[in-house]
Amino acid sequence: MNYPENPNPNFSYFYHDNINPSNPEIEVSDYLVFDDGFDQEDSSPSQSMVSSEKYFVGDSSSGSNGATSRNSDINGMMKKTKEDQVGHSRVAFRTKSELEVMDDGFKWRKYGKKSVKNSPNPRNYYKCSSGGCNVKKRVERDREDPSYVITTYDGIHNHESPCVVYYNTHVPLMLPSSSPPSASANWAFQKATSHSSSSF
DNA sequence: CGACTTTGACCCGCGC
DNA sequence: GCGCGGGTCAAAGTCG
Repeated sequence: MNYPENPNPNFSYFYHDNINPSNPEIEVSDYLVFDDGFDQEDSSPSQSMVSSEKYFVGDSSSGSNGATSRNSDINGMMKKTKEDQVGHSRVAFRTKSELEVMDDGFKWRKYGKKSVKNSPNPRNYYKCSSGGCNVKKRVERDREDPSYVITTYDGIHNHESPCVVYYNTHVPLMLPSSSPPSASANWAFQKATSHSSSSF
């Protein structure tokens, strides 16, 4: 399994369903943004749209934005932390996959596992193993549909993915600048190396 | 031997 | 203040 579930959390974009035809097993169903500064009421409705089941979870005032029971579940899951108060990016994906841990191009080191109250499935905690990079991710199965995996990225990588290069078909080189890609941009990715993505 | 996983303990925030 | 739940730490074990 070497399909990048989250191409680059730094930039809040994502793969659409079955973007990888060789991986019909994996499907991004939901995409969530937990960014304190994220303008969920933005006038560009297509922004970050990945499927009909998309939830934006911004600050605590975001109650009426098409929230569903699942949304509230995740809201409960995302309790405010000290880091939240400082403000940083957080992105969550709900991915249909048999596999809990998918290779997103970054190297992760597991540092914890915890059973959560409202879910029969344990939650796993990972840190980016690159030195100086404090990005964390949480992985847990959707308690309502165990065929889905909820992956939450917490923080921003301060380095490039070791094995994936991303580019925009409109912009030759994506720069980690303060200007995120536009919603209409056709993002794509390619393997930078022959990273043993194998046939899978 | 180094990198990684496992797992119990610990810490902290929150609600009662 | 206390208990609960979530998040993290760190020692021990495992693997290549």
